[in-house]
Amino acid sequence: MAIDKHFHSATVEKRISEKWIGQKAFQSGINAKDGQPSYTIMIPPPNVTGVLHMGHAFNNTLQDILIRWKRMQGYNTLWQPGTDHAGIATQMVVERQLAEEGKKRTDFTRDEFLEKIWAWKKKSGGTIISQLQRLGASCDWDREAFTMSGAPNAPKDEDGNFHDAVIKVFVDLYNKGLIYRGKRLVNWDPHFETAISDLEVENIEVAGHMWHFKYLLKGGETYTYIEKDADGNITLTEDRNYISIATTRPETMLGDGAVAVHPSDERYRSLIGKLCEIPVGPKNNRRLIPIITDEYPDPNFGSGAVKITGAHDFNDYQVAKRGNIPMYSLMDKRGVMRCDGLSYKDASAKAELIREEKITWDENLIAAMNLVPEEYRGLDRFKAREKIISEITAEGLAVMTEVTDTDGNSSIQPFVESKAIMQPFGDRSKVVIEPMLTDQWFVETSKIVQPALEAVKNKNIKIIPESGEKTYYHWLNNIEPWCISRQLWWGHQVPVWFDQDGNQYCAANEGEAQEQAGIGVDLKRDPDVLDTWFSSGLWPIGTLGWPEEDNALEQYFPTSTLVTGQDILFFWVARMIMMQLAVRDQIPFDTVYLHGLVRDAKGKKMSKSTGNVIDPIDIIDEYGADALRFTNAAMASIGGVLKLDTQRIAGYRNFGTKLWNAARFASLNEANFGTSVPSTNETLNRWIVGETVKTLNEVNIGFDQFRFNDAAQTLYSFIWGTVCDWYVELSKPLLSTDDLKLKTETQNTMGWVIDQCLIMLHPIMPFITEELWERLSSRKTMLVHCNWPEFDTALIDQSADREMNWVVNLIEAIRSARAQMRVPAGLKIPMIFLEMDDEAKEAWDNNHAMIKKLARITELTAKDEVPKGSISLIAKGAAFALPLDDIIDIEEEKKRLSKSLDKIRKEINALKGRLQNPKFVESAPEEVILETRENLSLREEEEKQLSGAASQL
RNA sequence: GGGCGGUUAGCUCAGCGGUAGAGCACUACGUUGACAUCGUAGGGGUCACUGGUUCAAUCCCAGUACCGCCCA
Repeated sequence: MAIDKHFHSATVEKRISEKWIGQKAFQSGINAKDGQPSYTIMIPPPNVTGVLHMGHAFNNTLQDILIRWKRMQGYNTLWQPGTDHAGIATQMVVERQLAEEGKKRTDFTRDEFLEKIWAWKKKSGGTIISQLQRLGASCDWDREAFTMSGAPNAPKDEDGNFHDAVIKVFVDLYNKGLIYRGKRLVNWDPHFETAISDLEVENIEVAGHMWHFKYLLKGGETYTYIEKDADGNITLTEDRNYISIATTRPETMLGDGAVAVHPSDERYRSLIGKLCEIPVGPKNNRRLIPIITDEYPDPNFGSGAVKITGAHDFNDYQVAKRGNIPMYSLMDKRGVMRCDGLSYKDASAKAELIREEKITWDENLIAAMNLVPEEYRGLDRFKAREKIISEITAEGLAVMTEVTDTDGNSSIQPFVESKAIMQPFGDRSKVVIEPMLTDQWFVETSKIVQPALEAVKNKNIKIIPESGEKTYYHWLNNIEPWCISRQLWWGHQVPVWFDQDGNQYCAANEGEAQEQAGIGVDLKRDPDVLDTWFSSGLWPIGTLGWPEEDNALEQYFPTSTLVTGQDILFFWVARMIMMQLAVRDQIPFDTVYLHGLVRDAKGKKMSKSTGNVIDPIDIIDEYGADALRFTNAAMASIGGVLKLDTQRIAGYRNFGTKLWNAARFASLNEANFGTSVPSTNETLNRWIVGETVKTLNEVNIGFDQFRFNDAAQTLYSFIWGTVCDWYVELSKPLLSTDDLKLKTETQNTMGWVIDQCLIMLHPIMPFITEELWERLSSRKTMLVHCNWPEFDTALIDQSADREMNWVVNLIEAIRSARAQMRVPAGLKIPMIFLEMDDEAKEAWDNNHAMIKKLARITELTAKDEVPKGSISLIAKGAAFALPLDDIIDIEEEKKRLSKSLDKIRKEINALKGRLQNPKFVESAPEEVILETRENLSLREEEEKQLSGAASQL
């Protein structure tokens, strides 16, 4: 079949992809051989609203390489695809659509809104799946899963029952006391009005300010404030009636419960246990708060005294918990200062009683209290900040400092430091996240963490690279309760019902809850939904039909390899391990391969604002999916940094073309494809068979150890360097010989070698290899189902190796000498030999046709001495010369020889030095010494030949 | 501040106790019947620095400097 000069990725990839998918070539269990175990990969489910980015392309390339490799090896494979329902992201997409029509979510009932989301999903939710197919991902597409499947309001034609798994796990964990409801500080998104996970928070450094305010001591009390330098010398002494507090968030002052200082801080020792006044609010009703000690304040930071606002800061929350300090919430769900509850006057009076322990309190009583003064109520948090700053300053309670302006005039101004602060932003909403005390559902992770730790410790689960294990232990050893509730409409609704007294009834459905509560009891379901990660945490079992114990679960669980980004080790990987162990007492997978972020060529994160985003689909359009995939594999060293350079992609596109043309050459020369290992007599053919076997071994090791870069590199240098540069070139004389037997043997070998290239390269470059597979010969199966070869290492022929090395070295030596002597490239010249031992003679006799062709030599004749004006060449066991009387430049030749001699003599000296060191001979292993001696004698022989040649010039 | 990692050719990166590697880029030559998305030849390195262990260190250990990432 005629083959074009170039491979046209766009048309071919489309056709091949349709063929694979149309014939269900990726179906689980396909090509499985009797007695071979299962091999399962669970795709990290991309967000249903997502589009393919480079991270996906990289991540899925690796998974595809593994699954294709195992499938060809006859494992019973499953690569499970699907998407997650991405609570906030999806709700946001649909809300945005509504906004275009001038509507909002709350214009609809919850059910109506959910219907709109499902409709959106049906229409637009499949983008990323079709993009994965363009990449060549060989998932079992008939099994595509979705984390919201089976939900009560899902459309009838939506398959799957992920919902059952999620609800069952919630109920089970609830009944075991591992899930509870509680008031805790969580990341609150004031735009979406929901709790969000740490993962959805981006901490970004922004220009901020640190304000310094005076909290006056109760009753006008004073103390002597003394500051010392590092050596203990007093640098400042003054009488103060206040304690100085530094804050970046003045709007939270209204909720302060205490001022904390470090126990070792001498400056404030006399103040501990005393009261100070929050310097905002109506003068007559200002709250007094205690000065306490805690390890948290850093004496060297700010003034060393920290205000404690437990309801609005994560550090303060811990301090408040330790010190039993009330945590007063100041804001509503939108981040606006509260308007509810008693008047400020009454509320602050009550707070006073609480501080004086005159009334007992609990968190619900505290939560109901609104300590925002009337003039602040209803203000946005940032407006409130400005107002507080200006009022404190106006009252003279800002700490003042002397400031000198550019004209040298000094004045006294409020002490405000400009500094970079880390501020949390919602990754979707882009608004500042507010820590908020709210009622949420939590998983008591501390009680299920132990088996997850042990699974990794005793190597039931292996994490690659190993450094990931340290990170894993570190996080799990310091694990916090996991907030799993979200105040959204899109998601699995918490399966808990409340009666009028607030009693909880947790059940898989309303009927069961009603049964628990008793007939006639009025029940209301908790409106919250579960964190998307709670569902994705059940991905391995949920996609396999659990809680039904069907065949898929039996066959494919526990799964084999999880390939995912380092960044979700905690959020997803660790939680999956914990949950699968908690639910089924089984590990979800035995190996976790972690990789980093794909960056641009300079190592910068890709981001829309930087404008350095590379769209994998653009890359596929321009260079083909195979080139992108090979690049991904080549980047994938263990623990490596992933810098994507389009030059590199272009290079691997060229590599595909190279293979294409080698196959084309083979085809034009009537190579015989589709055979088993050919029987070979000719050295060249014996050699390339051995090289192929070596390559297969290395590729296997590479894939087996997740060293994708090694496998890619091995294939690149084998196909381009060994097959194209040498085997194809050296075979040319044999393919045009009259010796039919030899010609046929070479055609057989050539066809076999190209076939092996296609097979071995297929997991990395599936399209071009499948296309060639089909074009070169008519085959029993598609390449995707071709059996992965296993070869006897006896096929590696040492003597063929030696001989071909000799030939290659000689050709290179001649070419190098010709180039340096500026012999015209096209000119054919004769060669003479001075000596050749038996082995060299045999090598020459067997291969002279190839050597002559590739080195442009006309003939070889014997001479006793080097004629004047010749270039000397050496090969193992032989000395050659190229008589170039007319052309040679003696000075050039002298330079060339002395350069070689310098290098060899340097090596000889180093080797001798080592051998003359008695300690080396004493302590080095036998084989190293032998090798060194052998090396030395080889070098000495070369030196003799070269210096002989030099002296004759 | 805490944790993890990195520093090897101009660039991007492998490697790893026993002669320093690849791809790209660069230079020169070249359309030889597979391939110019190509071929041939070549130049280019105190393996960050300082100590230590060892017969032997780019590799192991300690420290220093610089650079990343994650968490506060």
